[in-house]
This record gives sequence, C-alpha cells and structure tokens, in this order.
Amino acid sequence: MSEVITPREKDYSKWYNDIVVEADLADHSSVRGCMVIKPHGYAIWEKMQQALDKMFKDTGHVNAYFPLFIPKSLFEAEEKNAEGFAKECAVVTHYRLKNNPNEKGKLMVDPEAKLEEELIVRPTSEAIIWNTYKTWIESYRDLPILVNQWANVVRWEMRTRLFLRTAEFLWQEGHTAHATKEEAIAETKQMLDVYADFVENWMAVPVIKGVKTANERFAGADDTYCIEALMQDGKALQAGTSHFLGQNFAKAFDVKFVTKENKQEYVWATSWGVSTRLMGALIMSHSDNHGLVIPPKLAPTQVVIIPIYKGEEGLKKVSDVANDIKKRLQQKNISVKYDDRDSHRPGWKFAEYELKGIPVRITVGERDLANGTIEVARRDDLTKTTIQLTELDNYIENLLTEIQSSLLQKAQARMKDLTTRVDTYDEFKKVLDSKAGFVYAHWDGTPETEEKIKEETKATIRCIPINNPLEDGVCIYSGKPSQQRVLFARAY
RNA sequence: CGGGGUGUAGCGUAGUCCGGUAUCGCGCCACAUUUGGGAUGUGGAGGUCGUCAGUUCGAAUCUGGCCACCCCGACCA
Repeated sequence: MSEVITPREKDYSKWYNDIVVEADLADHSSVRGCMVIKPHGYAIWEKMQQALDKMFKDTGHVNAYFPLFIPKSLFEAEEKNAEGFAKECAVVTHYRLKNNPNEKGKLMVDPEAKLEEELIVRPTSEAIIWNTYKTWIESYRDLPILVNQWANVVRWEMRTRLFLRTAEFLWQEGHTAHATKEEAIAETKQMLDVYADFVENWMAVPVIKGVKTANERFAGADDTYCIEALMQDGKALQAGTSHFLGQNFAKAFDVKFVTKENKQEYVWATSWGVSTRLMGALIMSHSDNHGLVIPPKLAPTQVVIIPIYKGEEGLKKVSDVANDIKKRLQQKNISVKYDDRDSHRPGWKFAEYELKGIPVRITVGERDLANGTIEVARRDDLTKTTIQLTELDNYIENLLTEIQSSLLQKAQARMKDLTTRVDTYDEFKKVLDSKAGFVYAHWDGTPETEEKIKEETKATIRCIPINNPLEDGVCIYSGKPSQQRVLFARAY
C-alpha cells in the first residue's frame, strides 16, 4: 500500500490532490490559482488533444488561432456574455514597466504607459472571433465556417483546484457560423456527440447528454448542451459544453450574409469546448488508493518493463530479453518503456508505476529466463499473471483492449448504482446526504424553484437529458405539475 | 470579500507558553553490501526559522506592521 496517497475513504479532496501531485501530473505554481502541468500530466493532455483534434478534423473542422487579448469595447458588445464573465476577468491596463526611483533594483508600472483602451485577457473568445468573422462573411457561399482553436484562457477564480478549476486553463473552443438555424443546431448536437464519444470511448467515462436550464446556460447562448459525468464520490462534473448561440453574436457584431435570394440575414452561431478539466474527470473516475489509473488509449506509456536481476551480467541477460519484448510490442504500436535504472529496486519501481497509472507492467527476472515466461500485472485490478514469452504480442494487445473496456464497464456500473429516482423532497434530500450521485426528480420548470432547491440543498439541475422520457408527475418542491424528471446532483 | 488557520533544509515536522544560536524522519550525495512488492550500513552536504521593525546583553521564541499560502462561505468550466 502506498503511503504517499491519503486514502480515498478518509478524505476525498486530499486523495484527489495527492494523486495529482504524487503522480507527477501537476503542481501549484508561484502564481496564485495557476498550475504547472508537469510532463506526465501534459503527455496525457496531449493524447486527449490528438484524439479530439482528429475527431474535429473528421467532422470538417479546421484549426486557427485568435489573440489572447480582447479590447474592452469588443468584449462588451454581446451584453449577456460580457456580464456573465465580467466578475472574473483579468485586465491589462499598461504596456510598460520602469525602474522604481524609490527602490533600487525594483520595477514599477510606468504610469505614463497607460493603454488608451484596456485589454481583457480572454475568458473565452466569442467576441474577438465574431469581430473577425464579420470580415470573413459576405455571402451564403462563405458559410459554414467551422473553426476550432486550441488555447489558454483566464478566469479569475476565487477558489481553485488543480485541473478542476484554475485561473488559467487549457482548452479548445470551436466557433462555427451557419446560414440556417437548423444547421447550427445540428452542429451543436453533433459536437456534443463527439464529446460524449470521446469521453466514453477514450477516457472510459460514461456521461449523460442533456440541455442546461436557463439558470445554468452559457451567458450569450440560446441553448447550452452538456455532458455530465459522475465522480467516485457521487458528485457530478460537467465534462464538456456545446452552445447554440442563435444570432446573438451575429447581431452584436453585425455579421450578416446575403442569401441565395439576395436577402440580408444574420448568421447563426455555435461554440463548444472541453478543457484540462477533463484531466480531473479522468483522475476521479478510475484512480484508487495506489494512485492514478490511466485508460490504455490515453496512456502515454502503456507498458513498462521492469528487470529483476543479480549482478551486472544478470542485468545484461535480462535486458536482452526485455529489449526484445520492447521491440515486439512497439511493432504492435504499443508504447513501451524499459526501466533498467539501477538506482531503485524493483519494489520501488512497482509502486512508482502504479502511482503513475501505467496500465500494464511486465516483470522479467532471471527465473523467467529459465522458464521462457514473464509476469504481467494489470494496473486497473492489480492482478498478476505469468504467461509464456511466445504469447506476448497478442496477449498484451488484447489485455490493453480488455482494460479499456473493463474501466468503462466499472464506471458505468458505478453511475447506475449512484443514480436514484425520487418522488418527494424529503427523499431527495435524504438521497443527496446519504449516497449522493445523480437524482432524477420532477421539477416544475421554473427558475425560482430551481434556485430554492439549490439554496437549500446545494444540488443543481445538471441537465434535462436528451430524449428524456415524458412522464406526468408533480414537482418535488412546489407540487405543481411536471411532464418529466430532470437530472439533479451536487456538482464540482 | 467575510470567518478560521499556518509559515522552521527539497518535503513533513519538534522547539514558541517559560528568550541562551535549531530536533527528528523522508529525500539528496559518496562508498559498500543488495535487487521476484517502496533495501541496509557507514560517512556527508543542506537553514539569513515568511518578511520588516521594536523590546533585550542575547529573539525561531516576546510586541507591532506587512506578505504568502491553506481550509470554510459567497462565485464558477
């Protein structure tokens, strides 16, 4: 048992934080609220980026890059959006420093270098992008525009948590422009499906697709679609969002196009994003008290080989076999690391790679050499098997597939266990306090009721699930009639 | 921004009440023995005790200001 990780049962937040730090994913930086993503963490993010980027390209999108800074006048153009983000914006007011005459060796902001117009550090890029699209779009022939950008954004959060909420974070934001409402809505839904597909099939995290209520909607959107995942502690995590922006930004930035019939019309818009928050979802879905568990499809290193030997000639003999194993697996497109460092003993390495979540560990010792075997250990269920070296290639390839699907199945089973239907407010509160998780309950559809429930229980409506079955009932709070159950949970 | 707490070696800490020049563990470096689940021994390096000022012969310790970080609330992907 690892001593470096606080047990999950003892303190879930501490457990999470310990995993992030001890598995070398990220660290607090000397900038308040900002983190350093370390190589192991960044490598996982890169795997996510690669998979998502391909999915975006496969659905016809292209990448571009827009500026970090947004002039205040552009930022405020779409009123609701500006208002929504106003409280958490970093603002650039000056462009120069100078030596402080009163304190040698110190710098100060040069008061003479004040900017004419303040620049907002982007919390999201709709403003700068729609200001640009205005110049790109004239006719229906210029549409659709299907652009994505990989970028960093800044939201000045009061309380931060590694990956889940940091002042600066990495994400992708897709911004599309369409000639018709129908096409824009189809795009919004398509990207929601892409996200759900990615999160389930790459991250092995099941999600519920749905629509946000007015209260939870993105500022400036007509509709916000989301995927909601459920963490091990029964709290929900919004894993991705896709917004149907209507003509709000087109109107704010005066982006019109000429139709086939030679009429002027406002452009329809969408935007959609996922962020490094996905790292948090990944960690909180699969990891255990031994450390991180990474699904094979996202593991930067899928297999690690550890030698066990006596003396230098022992190491040499084992290394010959280990290097051969490495080569064979690499030919199968499996990423392999052979750790022949002499500075640590095998037991130390076992614990280390478990902590870091490497899906499969192969141990080769001199005893194996004699028998033509190797020992294979799975990270997800910590079981060990001895196999014949001759079966290696297929065995490992199948094992990686098996681990990937087993992780998803386990997460699906957990989500099912942690989902409850309730019919009364008392029951609702009891479930939230005793087992947490997703709670399906009737709601009268008013923002007031939603707000009251949030105040009293800290639970929010995560979404109204897509294709939600209609069912007559009464609101658990107000007793008014309701046509469907919505998805409640306490959330990150 | 409110309420609470903490700053001592890379990390975790003792010492603070009662002032006398900093303890222990992990880690790090060297060498040796080790290597199938976080090895052992021996030797070694590493500190302006968050910061500034005050009291004192003398401050990690007492007093005051400042700074940083953490936890709980309001806000949030």
